[in-house]
Amino acid sequence: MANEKAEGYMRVAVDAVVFSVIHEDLKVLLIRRNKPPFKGKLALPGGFVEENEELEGAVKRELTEETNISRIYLHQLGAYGEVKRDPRGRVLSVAYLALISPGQELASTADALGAEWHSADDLRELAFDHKRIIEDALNELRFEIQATNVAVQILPSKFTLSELQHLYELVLKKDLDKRNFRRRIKELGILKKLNEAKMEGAHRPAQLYTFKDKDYQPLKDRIQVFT
Amino acid sequence: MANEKAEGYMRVAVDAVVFSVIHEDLKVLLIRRNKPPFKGKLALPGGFVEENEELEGAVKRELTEETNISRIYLHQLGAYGEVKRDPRGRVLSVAYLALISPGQELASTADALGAEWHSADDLRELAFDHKRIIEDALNELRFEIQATNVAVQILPSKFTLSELQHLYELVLKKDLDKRNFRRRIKELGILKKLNEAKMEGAHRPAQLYTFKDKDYQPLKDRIQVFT
DNA sequence: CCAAAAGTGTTGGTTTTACACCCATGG
DNA sequence: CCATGGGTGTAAAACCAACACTTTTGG
Repeated sequence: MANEKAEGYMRVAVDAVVFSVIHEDLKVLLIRRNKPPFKGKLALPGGFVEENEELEGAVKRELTEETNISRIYLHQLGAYGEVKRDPRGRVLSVAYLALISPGQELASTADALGAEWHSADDLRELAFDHKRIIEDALNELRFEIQATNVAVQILPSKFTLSELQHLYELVLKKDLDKRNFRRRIKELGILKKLNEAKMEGAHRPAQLYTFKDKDYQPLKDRIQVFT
Repeated sequence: MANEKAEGYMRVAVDAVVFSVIHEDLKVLLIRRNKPPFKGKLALPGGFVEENEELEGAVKRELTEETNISRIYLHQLGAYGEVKRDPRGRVLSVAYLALISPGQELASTADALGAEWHSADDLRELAFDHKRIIEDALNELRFEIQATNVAVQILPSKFTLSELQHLYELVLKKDLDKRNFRRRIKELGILKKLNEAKMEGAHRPAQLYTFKDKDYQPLKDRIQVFT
């Protein structure tokens, strides 16, 4: 703490790992960079934090530029502060896991910005340390989907049990047993059965459910990784 | 990302939540501040990050000023970045959970700096948002002690099963069943029985153990919260 | 011989896994 | 009437929680 007047200044940015389920696949929102460094590479959406702006505010500001948002769930992943992570100079980035409920098409500006959904698995070369950040985000999501009702943040407000199970399978990368899944998810008591069915395709209609409580909450009995 | 040249500058600090078990009690290392802001209040050890210094390097530098260290285990808790958390102006702090194995007395300089061990429970008024940071650190430690072999980082290299159990009880704030604890910890296969006993006091000597692997590792079967 | 902490197994209850068939619909 | 995905229960195995007495030592 030698010289408190001068020390410790550096640039601070935020980055968001936005997950969404599109076409039966878990996707991450990435942006094609159109200037150096890493020109032409894919990167996470993000940017520098403004004066008097909260970190979460900065993430939301950056994301509203790229999506039509109803509501964004944010969970901090941590600070990525390696000295040489940005060739322009020292930049510390605070990364967030972000979830936006679906039916949120990308805003029309998004295309101009080069924003696109990419499969969360096949991540080739990304700019900066963003590959690492996405891996960390995926692990966090895997944890949360078992320990909390974070699925609320991803699914549409009405959904079938098969859709819910599908989400778990995508995130956990594991096939789950239908009967065991249904039993346990019902035991948690967080779902409400609607008086509606989803009729689609040449088969029996599916019962629709919704979450009783749409706020984020930890579950006392976590959902075990089945089968 | 309007003006990349100017935006995003702020001061960045690191803070460490150092836990240790002393006199059968879980303690946190705190420093009495001798200048404003929060003069006279207790605060976490920490300070500003220097140019070209890694975040973990900064934490270690700050801690070596206050303790005689053999080795420090660090785990990042996250970034604390509220605009108004520091009355001097904007300071983002990256907080770390830090563990130092015991027999590490505070260095002689420590006293001059006002460093002291305080019980991790009774935390009165602390400077900044440090109370919150300590709560987060305790939760992280509770998680890790069940999911990893992080106990390595706290115990002396030889220890008895009672000492190990005692550590778990302190961290989890819960009495554990002796027989169940021993069965499960042995099942994990991470301990090695030594050809030594600890003779102390008027009772049967206790078998000494050590960790087979002194590196930090996740456990596949996590230790359940017993009893 | 007393006090103190170390050490050690069994049982009943609960939880978890594995598994296969009928149902409702559209084409 | 066929194909498709929706919906349902049970039995065997694994796991967990609760519990009390004997051992070794020093004083």
